[in-house]
Amino acid sequence: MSNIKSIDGTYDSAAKSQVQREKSSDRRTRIYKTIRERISLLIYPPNSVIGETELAGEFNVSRTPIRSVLQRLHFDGLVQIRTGVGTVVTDVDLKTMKEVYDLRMSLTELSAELSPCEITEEHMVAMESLLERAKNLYGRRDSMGYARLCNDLHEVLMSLIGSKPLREISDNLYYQSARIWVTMLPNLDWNQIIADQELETSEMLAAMRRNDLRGMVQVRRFYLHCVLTRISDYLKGKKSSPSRDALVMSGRRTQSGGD
Amino acid sequence: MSNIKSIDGTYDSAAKSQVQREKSSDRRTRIYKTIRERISLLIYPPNSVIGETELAGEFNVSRTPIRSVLQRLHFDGLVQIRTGVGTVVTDVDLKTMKEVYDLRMSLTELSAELSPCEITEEHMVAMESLLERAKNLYGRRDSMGYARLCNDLHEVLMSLIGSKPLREISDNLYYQSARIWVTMLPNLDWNQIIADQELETSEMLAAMRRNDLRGMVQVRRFYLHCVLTRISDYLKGKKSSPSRDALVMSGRRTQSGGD
DNA sequence: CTATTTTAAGCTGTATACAAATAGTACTTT
DNA sequence: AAAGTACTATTTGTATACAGCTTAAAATAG
Repeated sequence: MSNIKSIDGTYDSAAKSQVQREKSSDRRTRIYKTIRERISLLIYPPNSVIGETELAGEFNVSRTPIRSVLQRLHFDGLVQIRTGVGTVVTDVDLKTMKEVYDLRMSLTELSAELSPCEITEEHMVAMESLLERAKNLYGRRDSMGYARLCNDLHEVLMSLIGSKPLREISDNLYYQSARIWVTMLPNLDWNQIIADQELETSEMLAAMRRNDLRGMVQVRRFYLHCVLTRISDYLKGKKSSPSRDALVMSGRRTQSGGD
Repeated sequence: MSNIKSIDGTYDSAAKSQVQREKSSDRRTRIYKTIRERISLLIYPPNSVIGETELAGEFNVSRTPIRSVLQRLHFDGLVQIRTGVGTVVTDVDLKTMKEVYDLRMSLTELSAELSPCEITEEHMVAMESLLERAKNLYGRRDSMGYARLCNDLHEVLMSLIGSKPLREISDNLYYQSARIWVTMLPNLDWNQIIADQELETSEMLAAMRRNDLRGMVQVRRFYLHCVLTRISDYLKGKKSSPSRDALVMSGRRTQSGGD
């Protein structure tokens, strides 16, 4: 009861008790996630400079907490802070890209082994929603909507990882690589990409209905493999890439889960 | 040539041109590694507060760069920054401990698969040196010397990981868990611990001489397993733990490497 | 006109004063 | 005596002025 602490006799306590005045660390986390999302959605594309003063003005704070957030993004590998120049959104070379994707593929498999989560009805409802959103993207080339869809799918998958360290690492690796994939969407066949996304989501949903977590991560792993292959092929100039036909192959049932 | 830029007519330029005045980012990295090492060596034990002003005085800088370093350590999970209280070195519960060790075991295996490094003569020389240091620790209970030995062994193993993201993740996970193991050394049989360390090092060295990277990481994996088991057993009150006899079992040759 | 040097604008890095928050301590009240 | 309350010392969080660095434009010498 003494938790509220009738401090300070100010009479504007109405608003205060309503919103409880956001804590400092919460505010920094909010700004961090906001900027990270902007980077993933290409609102801040690679090689663009974002500037501490500009952000400070937008969020109505001084440069100090902004710097704290940008340094965290730097540790995450999302920006590079150059003295006298500004904070630049990092671009990723093919070698790093491959290393990140290879690691993500392995960690995806691991997430089904190390302290796995139980698949709940909520997870499946969320996935059904994502499936609908994917279907609605056919024909309308909406890169940002697609990027948002990928982010939200990622969030559902994160919630299925029981091991906290593994979850945090997977989260970081996702944001390190996600925007690069989105960057090259304009050069690819849009409906094919959406079809792959729909297929991946529906296959994962099917695996979830079988309570087959291992099967689910195998679908994800294969999807990551396909994305990496397309990125490599595109950067090498060849436009050919594995797609639907190859993806369908992932329909092999793992028969490992079940109940 | 215009690199030196005959700026400021001060005549103490001799010292300046010698040391080239440490760059800001380098200084912060140095302070970061220094504090991280102190945490790993228990100079700053878990639950101790380290204080920004104190560190600022020691390193002759203001609180600003110190805060930057401490926030990085916070993202690494090594400290907890509490407003109005201070910066507290984190303690780790058994559940987190197990998650970190399970993940490290899996990642250790991965490091032999994803873009593996070539084992060079330098690596083996370094390992021989570590083996000697281990032998010199028999009888003299020197926890800090042992912790230093573990850190240096870790550094050699990191240099054998080709994938940069995997290397950085492994590095972070090591420092998240290492100090906890050292914390409980006083309650364990010293010579037995040193014997295990010597055995682990010599077996890894043997695998390196066979150019058997997979065999080497299997030794490491089993060592991590033993450490985790001892930690669990100790925290549960049972003093029994698997040791030499069990470790020797890891002598099974993997026959996967070879040349 | 070209190449070099100088200069200036703009950005991040640092130091420092002040605000906010916590925890311990002394004091008051029941 | 015990419980609660106000206070104070200490610490982190924020805002801001200034220093250092980078880049590009402008001035200058050839």
